[in-house]
Amino acid sequence: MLICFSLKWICKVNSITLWEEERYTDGSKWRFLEHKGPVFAPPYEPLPDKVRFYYDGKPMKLSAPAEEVATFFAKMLDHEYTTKDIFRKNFYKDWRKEMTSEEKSKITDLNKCNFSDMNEYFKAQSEARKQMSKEEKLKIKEENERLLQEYGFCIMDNHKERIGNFRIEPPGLFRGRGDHPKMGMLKRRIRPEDIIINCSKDSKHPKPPPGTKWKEVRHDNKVTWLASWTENIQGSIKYIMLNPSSRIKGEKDWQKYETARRLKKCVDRIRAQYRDDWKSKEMRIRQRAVALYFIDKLALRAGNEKEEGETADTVGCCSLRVEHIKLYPKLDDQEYVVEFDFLGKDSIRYYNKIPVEKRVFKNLQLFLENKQPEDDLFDRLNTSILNKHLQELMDGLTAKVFRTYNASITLQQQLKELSCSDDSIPAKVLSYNRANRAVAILCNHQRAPPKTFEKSMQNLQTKIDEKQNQLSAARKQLKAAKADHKASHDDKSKKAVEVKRKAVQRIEEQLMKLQVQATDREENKQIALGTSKLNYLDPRISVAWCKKWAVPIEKIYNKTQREKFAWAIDMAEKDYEF
DNA sequence: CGTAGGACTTGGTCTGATGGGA
DNA sequence: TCCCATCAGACCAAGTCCTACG
Repeated sequence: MLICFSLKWICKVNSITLWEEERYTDGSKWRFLEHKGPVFAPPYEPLPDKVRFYYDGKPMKLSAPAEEVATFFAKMLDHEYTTKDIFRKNFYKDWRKEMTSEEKSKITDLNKCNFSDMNEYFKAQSEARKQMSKEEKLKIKEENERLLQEYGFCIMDNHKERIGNFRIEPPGLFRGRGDHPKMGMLKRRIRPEDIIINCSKDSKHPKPPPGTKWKEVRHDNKVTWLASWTENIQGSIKYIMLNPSSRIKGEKDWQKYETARRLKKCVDRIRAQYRDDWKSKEMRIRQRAVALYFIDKLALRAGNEKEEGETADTVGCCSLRVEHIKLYPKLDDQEYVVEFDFLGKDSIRYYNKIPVEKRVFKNLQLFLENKQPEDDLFDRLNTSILNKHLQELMDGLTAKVFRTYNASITLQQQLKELSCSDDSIPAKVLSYNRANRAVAILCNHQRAPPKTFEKSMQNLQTKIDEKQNQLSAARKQLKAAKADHKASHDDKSKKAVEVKRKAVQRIEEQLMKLQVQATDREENKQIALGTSKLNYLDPRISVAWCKKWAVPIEKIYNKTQREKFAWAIDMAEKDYEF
């Protein structure tokens, strides 16, 4: 990227606010980096003898390694996935690797294994944890705090920064999401010998636990991570990195939104270009143009290729297959409708029916010709081709910038449309949430309906019913008061009418509020707002909106979010335009 | 060019803490 | 004061995109 950002960064060091400007132009991320290394998962504690594992109805004492892996399964017994074939198969295979040869020959069928005693034990344990006294709980809290203070921070250049994840992931059974072919496999324990430490040469290097060694200590200031290890399920690398509140993350975030704002300036040109490309003589260009249209209009993800059989079968735009779309020349009263139905990231279903322009429709028909359902829709396109093209259209442009751009611009537009100066603060916050929701829907950010959803909806409905009863009672009283007044025509009865009228009005308002709340909650049933708020919406839009409408920023961002967006809170004035 | 590895962002779910109402 | 719904934060999986290598 050609643009060199120089962000004035506010740092609070010993409660003194410093302004600092330092940017590296050679691609290095820091000069000085010092930390204490990661915190390892606690060692395995064998079960008390009274907690039994049964094989084929008979109690059996397991060796510690086999027992540990068995407890991972036992803890999950209530989960549906322990009943799934693939999960059981993968677990059993990996479990056997931990058994002694004696155990291996004895245990030959997972179906004959009974973990329920172990399961009960863990349930009792977690129950006991809940029942702990205040003092015990406080002690744990203090210990956690101590760990955080010791391992949770590092020094990067001149600042003490919070580390995002300083604890190493404990061993367990890999779950994965959706139909993952590796679900149930054993995620092995990470030892110091697996860890690569990254820090600066002139720093105090972290010490490995007594009697152990790090895999390697390196001093690579072209990267931001403090420690890494290779995970055994996919063979990918995991990292320990800084918290979103850190300078290095904040700056990157800011940069991301600046790129999206540059897209705003040239999006018209790019749109005109891809519309033109729909007519191209070359198939690859038409495919590229239609894919880009989807990415822009529907905020689809790029859709990298994935290794088959290694992960769940999910797709994004470039990896869409014929089976994922249906074309309707006419549907109800709309023309040229495309129906999308596929599993995206995290196996979240994307389902949408949208009318498209005739040219797009005709192109899609062309792309589908002579193909099987499992064939690629865009067989002449992949993310690297697409991104190369985008790079030529604008410096730093990639497919995901469209998601950021469209999310942020939508928020800004919606806020403009929905905000009303006469509204109370709660009403304004509601408008904000609605705007946020519009974005979440665009980005297809879904959640499983909360477990207590039905119940809490019912509670709310009960309240509404009660309010309604109150209202009709109040109306009756008003009517009676009116009749009374008509009969007597005195001052006292006149006042009574007024009182009753006010009461009706107040109850009507309360009812309205409840109904709005119910609508809001219902609309939010399957929508997750957090992801867009955290990753797609330029925080300066929200900060400016708060300033403009005199809404306290705390109503929009909680403490963590305010820390993450400190740069924006400091930067944006009420007239900020994305 | 295609591929693999590496670094970093984005994502949903689960759990324990919290705080408001009975 | 207790209970329960809500929320923040932890957790860790799963994407994107870039670079180096053959």
